[in-house]
Amino acid sequence: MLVAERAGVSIASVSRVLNGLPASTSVTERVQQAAAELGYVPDATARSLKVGKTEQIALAVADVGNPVYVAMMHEVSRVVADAGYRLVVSSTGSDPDDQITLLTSLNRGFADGLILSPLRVTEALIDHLRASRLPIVVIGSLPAGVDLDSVRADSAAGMGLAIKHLAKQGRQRIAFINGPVDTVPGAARLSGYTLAMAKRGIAMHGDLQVNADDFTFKAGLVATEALLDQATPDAIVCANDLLAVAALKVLTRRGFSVPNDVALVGMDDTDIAELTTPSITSVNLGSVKRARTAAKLLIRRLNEPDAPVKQVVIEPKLTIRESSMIGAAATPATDSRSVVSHSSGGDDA
Amino acid sequence: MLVAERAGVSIASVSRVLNGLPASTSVTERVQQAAAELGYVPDATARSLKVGKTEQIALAVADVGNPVYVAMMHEVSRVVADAGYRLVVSSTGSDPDDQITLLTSLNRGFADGLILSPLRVTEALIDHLRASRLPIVVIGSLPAGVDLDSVRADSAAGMGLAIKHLAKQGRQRIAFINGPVDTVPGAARLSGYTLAMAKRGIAMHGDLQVNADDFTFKAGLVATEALLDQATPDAIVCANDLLAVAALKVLTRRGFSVPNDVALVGMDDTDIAELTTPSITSVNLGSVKRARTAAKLLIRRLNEPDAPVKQVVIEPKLTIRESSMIGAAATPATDSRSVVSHSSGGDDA
DNA sequence: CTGTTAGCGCCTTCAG
DNA sequence: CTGAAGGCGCTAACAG
Repeated sequence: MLVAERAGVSIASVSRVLNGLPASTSVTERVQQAAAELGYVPDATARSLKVGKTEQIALAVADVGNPVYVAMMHEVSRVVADAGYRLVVSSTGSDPDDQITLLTSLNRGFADGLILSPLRVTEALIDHLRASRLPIVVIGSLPAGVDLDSVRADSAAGMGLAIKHLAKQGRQRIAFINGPVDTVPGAARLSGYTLAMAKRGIAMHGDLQVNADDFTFKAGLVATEALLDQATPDAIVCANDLLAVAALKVLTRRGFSVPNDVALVGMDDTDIAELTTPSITSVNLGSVKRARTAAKLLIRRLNEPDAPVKQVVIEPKLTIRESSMIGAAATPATDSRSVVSHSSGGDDA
Repeated sequence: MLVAERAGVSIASVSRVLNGLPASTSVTERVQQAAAELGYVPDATARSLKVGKTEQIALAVADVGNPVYVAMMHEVSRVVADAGYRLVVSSTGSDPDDQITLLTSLNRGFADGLILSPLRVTEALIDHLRASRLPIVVIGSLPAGVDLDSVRADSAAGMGLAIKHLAKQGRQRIAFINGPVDTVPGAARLSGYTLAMAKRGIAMHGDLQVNADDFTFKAGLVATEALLDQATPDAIVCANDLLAVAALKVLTRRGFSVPNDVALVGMDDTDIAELTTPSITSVNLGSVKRARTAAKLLIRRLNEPDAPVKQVVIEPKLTIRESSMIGAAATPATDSRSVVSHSSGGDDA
């Protein structure tokens, strides 16, 4: 190797110096100078082959267009970078088969581990997750009995917070705009809604529930139109913030005052919830915290492969904004924002 | 190797079959079966070392929180995936030093090429870009004389479209909310504004110009407050959509009607421009197209390293929405959206 | 403390 | 068409 020659030392010494292993001062100096002069940096690929680590972590999320995934990606990126890893993003669609393809290609060893947030979970996907020889952390709910590291939100509890908040205002016709019910979050949020409404003894009507085709703004517009054509709610809970923004748009267009005529609550508590006028109350499902936790779990497992499996549940909070504050439209405060936590569940009568 | 034994063939034949090179039917069959049974997939790292390609492309953007970069990332991801590459995202800050660090680590060969969209360009950065032995495509303006593949928007022309649109409505006090002027886009948009205003003979006042601390919603709120404290514009152009959304929020809060009292135009034409009420007119700087073009340029160079340097300029368009349509607030149409192209520059008197 | 050596797993000439 | 062998650039043992 050129650097070795130039410094007049062996090739191994170069490796040692560049990896910070003990070496004499003179050798260290000469090697560093030679390396600097030649602009030499050790080859990552060869190193990976030898050491058996790529220093890369893969992240697979379903919908890059959804701000909640962007926030998650951002956080994961930060944490893995701090731990010396690069982030490889694999934008799979919502199709489990895409993720299976990714999993097999993962076994080619281009990354040391994977963080996966699947929208739909099939048997086949679970099988492949189990079969993978690389560490995997799942963001989202897993069927009982699957012992993989995972982090999930308690969206049922989150729906509970939203319904409670609205019920306290005396809202009686609380509608629900969900995404596709055959997705993990869609199913969870539906059951959370049903549960919370029943618990508070609020009547449920089929007319008050619609499902958007997916968790996007566009689908939200269509769903909201459908809802308002068939019912007149005094409150709407949406399965995520994009749907809520869409609902706000349609409500405004139809001349409803938010929150006076209709209160509105979203989910995920992403940035866009505070961009709108009125700003939108949203259930914070701890997306950033989930992302951070998942990344840390994965790094932990990379360091200690035999650590016990950990399944973390993040508690939701409610971030109250103008869209559900009575009278807020009249006198919108500059920084009106208050938080209600779920953990103190005592006042739940 | 296990697969070779199991199939009763040589290790080389396995390689051949798995790479689709000619082999007899029987060998092919046996190898494929053995590989399937063992769940064998060739190791990417070893392959990379041998072949000298990682099949990875790195993307470095300044601000992952900005929807325009998300859109770009999305598009780049799609294009490189189609070409068989993985995407490594390196979220550098706006600091050029971060990017230099990235560039040197790029030379370690963890990726085959880089797409870089720098917010600030220093001499040092340029030097490192030139010195890199790996192909690089820059999204954004480059100083004259730097012959690297690049794709940039014509934001000066874009500002021209915005000003022209507003001037036609008789707006005379057209304010400008910019981001930091020491950034590439900040500088470009400022000169575009100055030029366009001068060209149309519209008076400019220092009071009508403010610079946000960065290109974020939060900074936009502060900047808009400052602007409205010192002036009463009848139109506002913002250097990007996040700033425009912030401006809309403050305008609404202060009781201004948009677009009747104040017309509003953003830049980048990202998704959020149509989420708001009223939706926001925005200069489309072709972010998606820029991203796609950049990715294709990089892939072209990977295939033909000696191809001539290409510097592409994407022409802007104006996407007109409610925030600048007179009377729109009264009767907002469901899908009111029209596009004005820049290319036909004849009616510019 | 330093130099020599043996692979990491794969692809790719080169013979056969 | 197939098998054998070398080496991509690096690191980790082992001598010296």
